[in-house]
Amino acid sequence: MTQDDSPPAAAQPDRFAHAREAQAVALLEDYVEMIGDLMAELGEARVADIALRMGVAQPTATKAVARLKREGLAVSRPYRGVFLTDSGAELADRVRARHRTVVAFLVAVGVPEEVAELDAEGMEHHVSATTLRAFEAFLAEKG
Amino acid sequence: MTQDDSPPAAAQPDRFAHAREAQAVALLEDYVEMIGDLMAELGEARVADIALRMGVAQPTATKAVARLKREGLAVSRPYRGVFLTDSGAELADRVRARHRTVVAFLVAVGVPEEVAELDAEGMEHHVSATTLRAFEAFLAEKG
DNA sequence: TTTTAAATATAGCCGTGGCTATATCGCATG
DNA sequence: CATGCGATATAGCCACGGCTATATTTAAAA
Ligand SMILES: [Mn+2]
Ligand SMILES: [Mn+2]
Ligand SMILES: [Mn+2]
Ligand SMILES: [Mn+2]
Repeated sequence: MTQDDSPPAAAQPDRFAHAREAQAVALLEDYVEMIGDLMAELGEARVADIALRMGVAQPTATKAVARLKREGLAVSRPYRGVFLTDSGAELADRVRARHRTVVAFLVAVGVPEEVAELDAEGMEHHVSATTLRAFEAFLAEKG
Repeated sequence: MTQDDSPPAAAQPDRFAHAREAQAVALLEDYVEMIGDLMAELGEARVADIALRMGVAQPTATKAVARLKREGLAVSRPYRGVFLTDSGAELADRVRARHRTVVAFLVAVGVPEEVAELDAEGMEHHVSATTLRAFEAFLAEKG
């Protein structure tokens, strides 16, 4: 080998910034997806149900909903259910589809279902559009 | 279909708790791996170099090092370089190996190198031992 | 219609992980 | 050996995402 095969140090900060960026929206994505699920199942998403499914205390869910509202992803009136805005619903659909693809892909390469589900919940937020397409292509040609 | 094919709501909190758990150690893993790199390259890891490569301000790196010390992963004396403890070095090696496997796996399934490097930096922290073994098996039988 | 229980909001705490500004220290240079 | 500069530490700010305890509101029951 005539050249160093490790990434140049100068490129590293971008990698970490990229990961930090993805992480910053991860929680929003999970909340939005789950609120979409609850709306589909029950017609509305109550804070108590959100907290229960996320495995957090109720004030934690209330605070997260406040952030979703600030970001224009959800709407709600005091003491009532939470609803997604158009852009929130659109995000929820994208996130849900990505989640399913990541799980299916992991299973396809030999990861047990339960483990795939656990790992995908964190991994999914770092899967770029390009990588997602690679996963889809793999699934397509594997059948 | 006679049954619901989506995961039961009762299982969801564990998924999210699992992802939160992985995320809580993600930064420690990246710092430890990078300090190991710097020690190998330069003999010691200076806070300035750590900050530069992580793409953060110097006090941010200093604070992270303080946490590493509290967790028993690193040692340092004021105004001197940072060094890994045995358990820190051991963690660094594991994390580095996992990082390489994840990148190689992504490339093997068709993700461009640069994208694989970016996505892996975040994904790696959510790849369990079981999933990692599946990735290794895939790489082995693909050659 | 009153009372009570459940749901939600609010207050206030903590640790993490960013930042800027500034104080302090160590070392090379003059 | 003094001094100045670069590296490190410290102080203090912020947002996020957890938590418990408590106030408030809604809605059901009496
Ligand atoms: Mn998730
Ligand atoms: Mn998900
Ligand atoms: Mn990483
Ligand atoms: Mn890494």
